[in-house]
Amino acid sequence: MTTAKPALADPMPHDIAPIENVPLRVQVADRLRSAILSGRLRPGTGLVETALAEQMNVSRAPIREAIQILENDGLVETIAYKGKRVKPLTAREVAETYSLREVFEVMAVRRILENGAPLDLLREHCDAMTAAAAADDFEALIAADEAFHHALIVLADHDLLLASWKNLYLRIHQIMALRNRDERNLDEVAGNHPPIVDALADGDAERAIKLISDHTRILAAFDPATIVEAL
Amino acid sequence: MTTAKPALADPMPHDIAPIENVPLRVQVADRLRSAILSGRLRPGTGLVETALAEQMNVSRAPIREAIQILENDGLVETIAYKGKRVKPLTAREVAETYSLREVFEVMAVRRILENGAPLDLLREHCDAMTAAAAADDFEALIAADEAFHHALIVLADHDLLLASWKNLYLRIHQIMALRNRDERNLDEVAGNHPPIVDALADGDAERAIKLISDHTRILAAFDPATIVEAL
DNA sequence: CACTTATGGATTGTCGACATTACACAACAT
DNA sequence: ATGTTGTGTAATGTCGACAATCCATAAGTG
Repeated sequence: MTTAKPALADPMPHDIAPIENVPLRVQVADRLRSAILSGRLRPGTGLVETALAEQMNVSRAPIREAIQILENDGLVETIAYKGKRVKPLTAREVAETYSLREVFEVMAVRRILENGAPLDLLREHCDAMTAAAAADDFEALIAADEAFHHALIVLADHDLLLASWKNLYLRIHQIMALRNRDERNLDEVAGNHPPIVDALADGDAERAIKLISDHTRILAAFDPATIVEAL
Repeated sequence: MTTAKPALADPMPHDIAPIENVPLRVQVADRLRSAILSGRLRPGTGLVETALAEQMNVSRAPIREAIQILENDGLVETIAYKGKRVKPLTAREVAETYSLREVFEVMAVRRILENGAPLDLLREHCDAMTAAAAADDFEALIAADEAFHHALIVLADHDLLLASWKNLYLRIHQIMALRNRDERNLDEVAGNHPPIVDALADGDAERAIKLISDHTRILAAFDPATIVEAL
């Protein structure tokens, strides 16, 4: 199922990973995206093709295409003949991002209840979150949190929804990176999720939807000053 | 407000329209998009850069960028070193497109009711639809229909939602173009919309949402064989 | 005959150079 | 001084050529 040659089984040492032929544009896009999402490239920062091309030691073509990829991700905006820059984040955009995410996740909850998807994965991610909270590991907590919500969307079994959610979550990454590390109670965050799974297990649509909505809104409201930028 | 030189008023003959500087990539993308959405370029059709470049008498660079734009629109898919083609439409994708549209429009209805947006525009579009139905003008009807739903989203006052909806509606255009011109009752289509406005005017969220949901689902279900393609 | 190994064509990927545009600032005239 | 006109610079926009890759088909080999 995984390989096309089942006859040979797996005698190949997995040392040598399959040679990935990664186009330069993708490498460049990945690097830039990572820099933006981690907050190293702050909103408003100008992206100059020639400069980036020289820094990364490639021609301008891959840089251009990479930037266009990021534009599709909604992380970069272009002004013709003027320049490209990391898209500024307005308070409105942040609010809209979270409100749309809420709608996506509510949709996922509805579909999960209709299709009767298994909830084991969600439970596992909940456990990971409580463990991370107990260990006071912030990074692990938000990783598990994302895994939980990602799993929620995947269980909805809706490719378009998943793609849209992923795209939206990019911006959430960025927002989280730009916020001063919230001093939130880790246990509280972790504790928010199990009730959602319980509601799903009970088939209680209303409760599940309300819990998801509240959860998302709390995150959205928690934004302190919301970074706005000028050129 | 419109011009930067209010002192001169408008003594300028509007013969000379503002010179628009349209990059080639945009012109190419617009043409290709139009061809895809109108069904002239059917799903599965291969897009070869060199051929297009020669046909349109431009270099490959704008063609590449145009195709990438269409890729972001979700109309084209690329297989590295192999080729690019108009994205095939599966039955599942069609269903997902409409179900996501339903969620978007329901969200818009909710927001409109919360914000108390004016409904005049919607009424106007309803009138246009009934007029088109009376004149048995199919083109005008679907144009007014789109205008209605577009206005619905705009009234929700949510830029991200609007952008997402527009992107989604591209595919709906394509789907409609590929369907054998539905011999639907025009009056029925036109008649579906005024009740939605009425429900909004009454502030009846439940009724408005149900009407919108039903309306969208009818359209989705109406798909006959749904075009699937191979390379 | 089965299987591996060249080889060729088609397509995308990358590059460096040149063209076009917009903006800022200086030079000039009124 | 004020407004207009030139000019330069920095950035994107476009181009044509070359490189890398994949796939199919043929050639070779036991």
